[in-house]
Amino acid sequence: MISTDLSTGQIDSPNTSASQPIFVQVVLDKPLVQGFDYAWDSIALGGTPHIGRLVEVPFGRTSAVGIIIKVSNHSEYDHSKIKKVIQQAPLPLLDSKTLGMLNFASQYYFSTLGEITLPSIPAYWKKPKKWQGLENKLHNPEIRQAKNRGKKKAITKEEPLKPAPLSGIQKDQLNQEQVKALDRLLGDANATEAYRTILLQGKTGSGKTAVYLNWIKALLQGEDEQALILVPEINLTPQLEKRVAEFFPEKRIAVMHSGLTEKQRGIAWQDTIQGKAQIILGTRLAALAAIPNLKAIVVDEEHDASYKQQEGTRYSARDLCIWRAHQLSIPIVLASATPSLETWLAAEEGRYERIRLDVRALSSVMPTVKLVRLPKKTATYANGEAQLISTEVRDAITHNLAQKRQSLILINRRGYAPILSCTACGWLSGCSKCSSYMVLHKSSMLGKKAVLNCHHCGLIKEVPPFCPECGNAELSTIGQGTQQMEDYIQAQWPTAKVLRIDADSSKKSQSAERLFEQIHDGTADIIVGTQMIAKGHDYQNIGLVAVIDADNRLFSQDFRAAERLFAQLVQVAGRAGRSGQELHSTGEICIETRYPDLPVFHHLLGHDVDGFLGHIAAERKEALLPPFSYQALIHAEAKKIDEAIQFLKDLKKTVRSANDFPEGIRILDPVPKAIVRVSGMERAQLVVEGDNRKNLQTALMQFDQALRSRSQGRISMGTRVRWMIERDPVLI
DNA sequence: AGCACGCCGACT
DNA sequence: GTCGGCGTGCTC
Repeated sequence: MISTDLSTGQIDSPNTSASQPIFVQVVLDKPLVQGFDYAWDSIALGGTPHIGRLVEVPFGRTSAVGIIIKVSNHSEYDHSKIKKVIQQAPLPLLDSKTLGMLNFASQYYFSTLGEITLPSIPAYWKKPKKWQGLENKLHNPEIRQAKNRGKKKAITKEEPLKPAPLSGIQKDQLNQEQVKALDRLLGDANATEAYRTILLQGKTGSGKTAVYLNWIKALLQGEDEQALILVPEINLTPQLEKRVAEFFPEKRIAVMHSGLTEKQRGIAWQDTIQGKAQIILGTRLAALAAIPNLKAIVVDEEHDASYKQQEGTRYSARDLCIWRAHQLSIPIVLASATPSLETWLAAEEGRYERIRLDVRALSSVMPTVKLVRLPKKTATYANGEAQLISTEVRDAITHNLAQKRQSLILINRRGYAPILSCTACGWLSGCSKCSSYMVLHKSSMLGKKAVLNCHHCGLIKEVPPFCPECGNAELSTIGQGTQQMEDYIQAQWPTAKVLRIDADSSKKSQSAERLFEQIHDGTADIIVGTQMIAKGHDYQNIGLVAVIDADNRLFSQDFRAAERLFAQLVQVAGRAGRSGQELHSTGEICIETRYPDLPVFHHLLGHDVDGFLGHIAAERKEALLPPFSYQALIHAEAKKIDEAIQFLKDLKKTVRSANDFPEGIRILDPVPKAIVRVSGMERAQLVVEGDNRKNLQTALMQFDQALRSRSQGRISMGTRVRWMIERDPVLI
């Protein structure tokens, strides 16, 4: 454990005069808990060391980049083995508040400080060979700025965007309800420097964005004050970027998401840490960025599962933002039409403030929601061909086409068909490395040829011409994906312009842009795709949204499945009937289901978000599931599942028998994961839950200790089992 | 984690 | 006789 108090940046005031030796402690992006001590050569490095500085240090037989977390005149380590810091990066220091947040995150999420801190710095700055050349630019801001301006121009030239229809809203353009919401958000003018968490619960189309943009505008006083806006997936919402830029013409915007080039991301991060950018707009990774003068935070669509990082350190960007706001004594707005149960409950109980926006700002009416009861068996036409959509949806599309309005068809699966099978022997297209099936893709991104693709490990194989088991030439597909639906729809309406949008058709954010453009300009008549169509996009002429086989989203072991389906359906519903000026334009939503009597659908029909969340809350309370309990997962993977299970069994036994193990903690039995094998490794997990955060954390610290004491990094010695602790897991 | 060192099996 | 498997130990 690192003894330095990072939240205050307190150090043992080292003497940095030439007579005293100076040591620095550096953390690296490795699962090694301890920092490493290095000698600081003031003459060679030109100056004294500082906490928060990025440095290059020798490590083993190579070198590595790390962050200084401690400066001292002493080192516990064998002095004869201590090496010198090679060089320091020409970058501003990570400020103590940001480091404090990262330190908290590393403890709460059971990663090392280095493992959370170094990934928060863009790769662009972690190339020590380039530091020398960059130093000149940093010390000569004119060159850098001129270069930046040139770059900016180049980008706008490449992608000319039409002005967003709603850009540049000022307070006098807000409706009465929005003005009221804004006034409440701003609250007591004297209490700006205070921590507040506000749930902005507003219906789709009620103008939440306009409210929080105005809030930020009113809140940012000084030239150098900064605000952070988090959105789920920015590569799908460049129009928000455009809108924000137009709303804040006098401010510099830094955009942070994984779709940028290394350099773009590096510059955005640098603009932010230097305080040159005042508005930071980004995805979950922006929650970890160093923002030295942060004054306000907005987490838009706060319920969205993409705020949960699922690789590396599995943090929740939303939760870290709330922590950060608390630490900095600043306000944070959580915006959503369908809040997460956690947030909604906090608002119900008065732990968060709540501001509602119920009036649709645009002159459109709420869409009509219709449930289409599916037959138990898949319907077929007279000729025996499978009927992929219900008659109701079919008629609605035909009607919609006649009205010259667009239809959105949503299916949950990408690819052509989820499984390929042999009609003779029953062979199924299983993945060789995973215990899942390979999905048939009609044409891959690489070529025109059909391929089998595993969505878990990414393996791509050619489609076998004959059954690999029995040699039978007749192979058939099971189930439908977006590609098949696209073909089917095109065959049914040959003259209609059909467009498919999913993760495959929009791999590059540029091509995604072009696809969405075809919806906006009316080129496309019918759009087939996954949920991503509905995320963050406003369309003007959608007459129908059809959700194909909504049920498969519910057939999951995840206790949040209903909550997520509800949020998705409400979001989808918001895409219809957003038709600006025209009055005739009531949108229609058709949801196909075999279980129309489920509460999810009932509350959806009544547009009753609070009723639904109240219902879910009662269910969770009864079952003692989050947020009425707190959870963690111990992941284990090995060559054979038995090894992983046995490892967790032993772990459970040791930890539970400790006499200082906290009260009220339940350790469930280890179980194989739903998909046992992924990339040739077999996986198991152990659920640990408790009735309060503190006890759970204490228990997990004991798990962590037990694991670390018999491990090298993240692999336990002897057993060869790889493990990980995950706090507040969200399944996907 | 990443990498070197080190000691036992089937191969040019 | 060697190439290479992965068990163990180390990184300031």
